[in-house]
Amino acid sequence: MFSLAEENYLKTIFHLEQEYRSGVSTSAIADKMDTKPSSVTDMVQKLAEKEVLSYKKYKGTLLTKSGKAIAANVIRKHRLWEVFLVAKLNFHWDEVHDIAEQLEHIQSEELIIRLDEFLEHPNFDPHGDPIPDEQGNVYPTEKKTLSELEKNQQGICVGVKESSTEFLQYLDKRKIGIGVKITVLRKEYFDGSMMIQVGGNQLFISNKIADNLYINII
Amino acid sequence: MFSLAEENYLKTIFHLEQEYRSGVSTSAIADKMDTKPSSVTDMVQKLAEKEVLSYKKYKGTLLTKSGKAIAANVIRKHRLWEVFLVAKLNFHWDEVHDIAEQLEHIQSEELIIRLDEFLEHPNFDPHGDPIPDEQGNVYPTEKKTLSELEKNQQGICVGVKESSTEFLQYLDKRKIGIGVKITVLRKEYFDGSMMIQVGGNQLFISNKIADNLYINII
DNA sequence: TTTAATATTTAGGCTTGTCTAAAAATAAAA
DNA sequence: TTTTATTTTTAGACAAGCCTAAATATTAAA
Ligand SMILES: [Mn+2]
Ligand SMILES: [Mn+2]
Ligand SMILES: [Mn+2]
Ligand SMILES: [Mn+2]
Repeated sequence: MFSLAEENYLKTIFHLEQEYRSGVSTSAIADKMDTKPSSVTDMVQKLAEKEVLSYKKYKGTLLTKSGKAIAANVIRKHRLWEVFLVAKLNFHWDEVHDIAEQLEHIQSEELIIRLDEFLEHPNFDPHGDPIPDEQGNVYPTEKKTLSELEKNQQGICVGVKESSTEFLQYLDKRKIGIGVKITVLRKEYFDGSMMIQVGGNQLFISNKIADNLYINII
Repeated sequence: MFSLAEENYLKTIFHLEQEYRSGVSTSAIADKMDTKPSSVTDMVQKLAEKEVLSYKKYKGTLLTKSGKAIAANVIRKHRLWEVFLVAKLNFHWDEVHDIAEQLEHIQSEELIIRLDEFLEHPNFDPHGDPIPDEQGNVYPTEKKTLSELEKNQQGICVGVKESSTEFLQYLDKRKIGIGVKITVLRKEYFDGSMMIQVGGNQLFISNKIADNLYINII
């Protein structure tokens, strides 16, 4: 059994591994978790003892197979609860993350089996992120961001890279969400900003925004 | 904000106050919480500082108004989640307590408002216990137990005093549950045991069983 | 009412998970 | 290749919540 703190470390390291595809540094973990590098070192050494990750001093860490499975399961729970909150309790997609952050630590195999059933086995959470299966397999869809589209290309928004409340509310205000069709009308090459068509409106967005929107080209 | 441990103490003291209608002793709390009296003293002194209960050395404790409100809210959450688990996820009534014990500590006002809505504002949990309202008011229904019925009296089972897995499974095996009609066929006065009619069957039960079944006489 | 039993509190210690400050290793710059 | 800057680890401390053992109050018995 892993504590709430341990589960959070494993989850964070899992995400960072996917992002950087290499050993995860102590400071990267500290950054993501809003904690101090010295605290991370302590915890990482403890988790190495429990063989859920490998760790060599000054060289960063990598999850073991069992570490990955535990992390994927926490992420599975997080995303299933997010689906529940949006689909059943009518929460908006920018309100669910913090609640799911708590719910993901509820310990009960059976609960998750039945929740998954109740939700009719969803494959994606409300932000377009894939839900790992019971075995801990995630199928990370090879996603393009809006910033990769060229002038006159069109696509459907399928997810967001960041899911902070601020970003999601920015999107809402502009009627951008999952399933929405976006067309690139103009693209500035010196800063990657672009003019896009969304529904009836045209709007100007920075590269930072475009880079955080996942798109399926059509 | 109160920690998980603090919430559990408040909840336990709330239940004990209702049971004994007087100052709750250190050892009574320790017993119910499966902990040591010395731990209880520590925590109770901390909670007195926070003014959620009053405490005088060697004299036991009583919740203050705010302490009662916090406790009732935790109980409200516990019972709403139990309803969710039984009504929506098809859990059986003997499986939900431990999961609700975790879920009751999820922090989100909005979540409970919406859960209550989703469940259509239930008034009782799956064991027949009343769900406190948002203001923390509980209306403890004046309940009779089966052991108070006399020969030839009939009633409907409306709840259970104990809700341990063992007891609930004992009841299930004998087709006793909420809504079931029970008739007292014979009663032994030296030990309170009785022969009862449940559905098509007659069965013999001890006073301990009868004393843990709440009944509405019809 | 004095003595014995029981209940409660205090003292001191342990684990988890965090922190700051200092030391050590690694990476970057000169 | 030294020197400097940055990253990481260690050392030592602290709060929360628990424990055991010892001291003290209260209650029950004699
Ligand atoms: Mn989330
Ligand atoms: Mn999500
Ligand atoms: Mn319960
Ligand atoms: Mn209940």
